[in-house]
Amino acid sequence: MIGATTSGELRAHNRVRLLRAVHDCGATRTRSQLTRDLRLARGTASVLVAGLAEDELLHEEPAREHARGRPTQVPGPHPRGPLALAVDVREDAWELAACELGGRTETLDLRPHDGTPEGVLIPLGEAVAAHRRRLGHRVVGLGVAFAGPVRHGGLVDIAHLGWRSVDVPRLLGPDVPAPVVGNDTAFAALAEARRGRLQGVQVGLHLHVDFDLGGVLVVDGRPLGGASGAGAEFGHMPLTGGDRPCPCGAIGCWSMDVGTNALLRHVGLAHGGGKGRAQAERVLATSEEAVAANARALGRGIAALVNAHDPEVVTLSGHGVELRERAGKTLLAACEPRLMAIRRDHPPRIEGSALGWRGALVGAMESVFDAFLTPECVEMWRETGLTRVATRPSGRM
Amino acid sequence: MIGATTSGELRAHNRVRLLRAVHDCGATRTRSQLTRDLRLARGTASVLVAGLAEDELLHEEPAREHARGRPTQVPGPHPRGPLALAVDVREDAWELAACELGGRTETLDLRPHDGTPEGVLIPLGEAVAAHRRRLGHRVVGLGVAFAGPVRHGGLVDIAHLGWRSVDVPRLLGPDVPAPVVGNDTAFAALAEARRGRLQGVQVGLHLHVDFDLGGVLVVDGRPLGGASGAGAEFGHMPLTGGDRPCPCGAIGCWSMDVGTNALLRHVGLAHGGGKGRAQAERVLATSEEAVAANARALGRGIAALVNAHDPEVVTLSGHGVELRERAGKTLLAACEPRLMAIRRDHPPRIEGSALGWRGALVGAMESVFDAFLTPECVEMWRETGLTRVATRPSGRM
DNA sequence: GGCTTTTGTTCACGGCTAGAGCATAAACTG
DNA sequence: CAGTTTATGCTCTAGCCGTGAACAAAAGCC
Repeated sequence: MIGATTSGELRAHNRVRLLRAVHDCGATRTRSQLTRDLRLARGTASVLVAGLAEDELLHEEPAREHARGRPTQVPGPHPRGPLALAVDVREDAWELAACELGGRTETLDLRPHDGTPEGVLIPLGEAVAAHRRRLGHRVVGLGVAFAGPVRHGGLVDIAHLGWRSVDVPRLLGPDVPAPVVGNDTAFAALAEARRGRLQGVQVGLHLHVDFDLGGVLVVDGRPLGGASGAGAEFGHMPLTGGDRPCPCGAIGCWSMDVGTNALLRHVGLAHGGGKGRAQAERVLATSEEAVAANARALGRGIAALVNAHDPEVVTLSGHGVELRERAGKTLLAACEPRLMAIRRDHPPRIEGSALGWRGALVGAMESVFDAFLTPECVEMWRETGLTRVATRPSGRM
Repeated sequence: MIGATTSGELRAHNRVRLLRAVHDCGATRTRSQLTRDLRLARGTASVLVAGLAEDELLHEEPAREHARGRPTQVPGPHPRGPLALAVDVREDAWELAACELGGRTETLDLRPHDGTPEGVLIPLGEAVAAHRRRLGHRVVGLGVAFAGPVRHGGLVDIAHLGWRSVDVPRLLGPDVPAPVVGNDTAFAALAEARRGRLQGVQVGLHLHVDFDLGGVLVVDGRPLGGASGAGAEFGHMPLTGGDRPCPCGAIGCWSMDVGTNALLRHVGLAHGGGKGRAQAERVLATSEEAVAANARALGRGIAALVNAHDPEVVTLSGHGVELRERAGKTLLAACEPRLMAIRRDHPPRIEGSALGWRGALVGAMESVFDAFLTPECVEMWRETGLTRVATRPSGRM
């Protein structure tokens, strides 16, 4: 990832490696385990941990369980350490959470909304700004997930809500940290890669089923973003042979045939506009036939993507979990005949997400920490920390 | 890419960085330029270059052109330095080449073949073994490109030649270095990323048109390989709405409608089996209508992939170059209406390859150097070099 | 021919990690 | 309960690395 060239960068690099390790394991590994896993000398680990504790990045607590020797410590988030703010904006409501290093999250706010850009983003911006004022320098970033493609770091389109190039950072207002805006599917995939069923998987495919279908490839733990940031749109490939025009502007999109919009259409109910979640759940629970149609379309598309990308695992989140449970056989029956012969021998596992509906939020949090856990940002935290301590009335030494 | 943790690894890391820089620029940059580009102190560069020259990895020659000050040197491949062997196996012939650090290649052998696994691989293995004996320790690897999917590092399927899980390393025989076996499209994409039109491109899409169609995504300079190594198969997604069974075992593959097989079928001629290259070229030159059908299918598929992956550039190699030149408008006309509205504003450039038909060979070479230019392998070369020098009768010093 | 400019070389210096030796704090043993 | 065992944390030295400054070298420029 990094080209450490000087010994100073080496130190910064090892500091980040240690923080990453603590974060990725959810602050569960002991210091001695970390020392071994990162192949550090005990002395080096000592210096590193002491430095990170000094900088209010880590805080050690005694380990709960002991083996024989001297008890070891467990490095975890510092009580004044960095926080990520994360938001999941769904079609009908949003949730704001704060997350510590290690991934512990606490919901700060949860509100329904009217679906208009202003109705969503202005109250959200105010809520974020208020929490940021309260939490001060600890907030190292903001991640926001949306159910639509995101271009150039902040322009969001949600076709069926009528959002066209909505400038999210601008509408959130100036009192908000520069946000990492992302697609919910891509964030869910990131979460799955870090804390779910795609951990340690080289090539995985993640599909998120809600009102419509999003999908993205996860390579080496990272969802593929696309040039302008708007990758993660497998839903807009014509994989099921349909020719219906899609609200996205293309023709015959896979997304037209999978998701609650498709469910509602199948039983002849009104759909679109981010409405009808409750109704759709009723259909999902009762209409065998509508569920089967959804599962068939899902299976056909998965076959195409498996042919092209050869993933090791396919994970489903959102309603995908239920589709798999309710109509797994139908799904596989639609998938298998459309696989290349060479894929049929070892088809990928198709699994439900480990994170359920929380993936997008967790992924938004992860992406904030991904941005923060770099030598540059961590050094910057260190430097601003020094000035804080120097100017703090009752500063430590 | 790597986590250097000790100062020793730091040195190894910088040695590799320098070698990579020399290789990637084709041994054209001067030492002073490299020093600046890699942000090294002049003293460090001095030590590094001296070490690499000592190890017979680099060899400095005076720069041709001088500005004012003291003349600088140009580090290039050492006359006894590492060599990559690369092979491009087409449906009707193969070519074997040797490549120096920096990318200069020399064709060693070029032979037609009968298309059977044994008829291809046994003579090829003998040729490789002979050259390897001649070149000795300098050969650091072998890369072999095939026109079909490659699984688990060496099992090759070429449906229309009747190859099923052909074990390439075994058939090449034991006197051959462990080969990097890969798909021709993936290798062509790698070449394009390193020395062609995908240089510096974050997300690119490369499509290779020959008898059929291969395609792969290039992310951060690396073609995506898939879990078992058999990614790069965009040709086997049902993107054109057809329902013809494909020799690969799936249904309605895009690849059925693009390439010389499709051309021949369109004019009612026999096709398949890797035969008919000359005939196809005649059709390509004369039948406006067949070319247009190919271009339309190509355009439809490109639209789907652009929707899903949001690439910055789409590059075409093989016959793709001609399709674009002969029927570019038809291609775009089929592509555009199938793009998502948000993609239509800034659609990716569609360009011909900079490497023409040599991409697969160049990519095979690059992948050998990718494997070699790591701290581990370079240190190993150094160590074996020390023993070579120590035991060499007329060794230096 | 002397001056300027750029590059290569050498070396003292500070920073980093490894590893050894010692201190520490628990669990185990009888 | 006291000594032993075991694993960990801390401290210090040695060795390696890159930096940067001073110096040497080799050209072009006036």
